[in-house]
Amino acid sequence: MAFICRFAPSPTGPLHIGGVRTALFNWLLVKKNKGKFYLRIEDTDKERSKEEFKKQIIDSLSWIGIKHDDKEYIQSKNINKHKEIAEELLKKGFAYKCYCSEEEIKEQKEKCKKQGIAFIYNRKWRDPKNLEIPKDIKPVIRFKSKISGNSLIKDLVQGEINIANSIIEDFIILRQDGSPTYQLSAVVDDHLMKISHVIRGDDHKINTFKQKQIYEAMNWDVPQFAHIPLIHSEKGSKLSKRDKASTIDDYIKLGILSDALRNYLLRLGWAHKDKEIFTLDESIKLFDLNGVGKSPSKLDMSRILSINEHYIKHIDEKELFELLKVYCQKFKKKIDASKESTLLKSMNFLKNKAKTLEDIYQNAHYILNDSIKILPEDLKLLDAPSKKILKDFLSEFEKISKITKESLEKIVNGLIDKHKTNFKGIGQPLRIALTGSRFGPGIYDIIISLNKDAVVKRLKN
RNA sequence: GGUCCCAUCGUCUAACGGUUAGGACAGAUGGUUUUCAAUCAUCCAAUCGGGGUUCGAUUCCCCGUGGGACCGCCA
Repeated sequence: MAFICRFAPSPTGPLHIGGVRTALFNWLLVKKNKGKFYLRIEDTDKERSKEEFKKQIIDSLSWIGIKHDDKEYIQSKNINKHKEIAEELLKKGFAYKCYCSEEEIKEQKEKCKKQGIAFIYNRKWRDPKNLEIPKDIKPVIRFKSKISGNSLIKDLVQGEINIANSIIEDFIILRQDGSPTYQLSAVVDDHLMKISHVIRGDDHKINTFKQKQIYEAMNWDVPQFAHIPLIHSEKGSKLSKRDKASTIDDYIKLGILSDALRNYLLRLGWAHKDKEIFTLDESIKLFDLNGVGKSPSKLDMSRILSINEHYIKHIDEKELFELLKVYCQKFKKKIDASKESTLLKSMNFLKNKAKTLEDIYQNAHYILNDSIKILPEDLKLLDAPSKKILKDFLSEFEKISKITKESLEKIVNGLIDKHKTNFKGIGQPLRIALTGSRFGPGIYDIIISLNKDAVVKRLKN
């Protein structure tokens, strides 16, 4: 059986990482089963759908490495087909026109609320025998849901879920203005796209019982369903677009690598034994729905950072450098071409002190900028004895022809003896003079990474 | 409130009837180190409660408690 999945976000806001994870799970399974992965933009809510969000969704997915097959599918382009199916359901007696006014529905809702029960439309027009059709009201079309009995879905993640049919109302499939609603459009499109597995967030679980009835009414094959638990924010509730650090863009800005975020998202709600780090190939090979847990998981920033740190340390330095370049250009300032080679050479020690690209950028400050500013509090540390040390260092430094760790060590050790101090006594003033900060990479790394002239110049100031 | 779902260290999770309940992140302590880190070693830390079933329950069943999702002419 072909394995065909889709990810179907609505372009009504930036895609958050919960959505990205859903897309990832779909995509991984498709890759594993050599199937098809489609992207369907569900834009039938004309009011709220925006072109910019559609673009953002595609960009976010592609950043993390998810590419959809074929061209993205725009749901609104298929509205006529959805309407056709609604008519067909009407003709076959699986749906009916409902002439209730908005006031009537509102009244019913209030009544239900008072009684403390969930609102279910009272099915007034399901049997219109004794009803007079109002002239001034355009009807909506409702699906004739089952009233009695129970329905069961066998969910690939959740297991068997059983509900009484009576709690599923006669939901609207065509609005007053004749446009189809989500319940209808999603089913028609999934059918037309030959979707074999619907893998989506837990919040869609109830919809499944509505949608299944449409499939059955139309005599269509019902796909398999898998509802994956939601991601919760630190507050413990469903992640929303309003939560801070919830969109892919937020993480890119923080300097998170796409592989790291992919790995983090993969492990959120899914596990394979004790394994923590998964290459892309391993994820495809090992991912399965059996390993997906049933309970929601909380977002944990320190863990994201920790995985990111791992990837920063392990990816190819040249590659890391390229990522840094892009990052700086986008969020900081473009790296000066003249600094590139120095920076590239320095990646091997810069990466060891970083959890994010932002961290690397911070530590590379002294490379990226010719003139360095020393904070007043640090300047205070450069007292007269320290300045003398710097002066002595400079004169020794100017004499050496080859700047290596060994040659520098020799100078420093000599100075330690001469000034009766320790390494810190030499290292700290040097670091401040060369980088403008007390914190940063190892002092030898700093000196070796800068060229001789730059060191001399900075020390002279 | 109704319906449904879920429940192992603070967090992510492993253990699909038999383990001293494991790993990772975070935290703590110590070693190393020129700063910040990193690194190494060690430590702290969990089966929500109560009943069953069973020789034996984290695991199966029931009840309670807690958390969540849904309850739109949104998707």
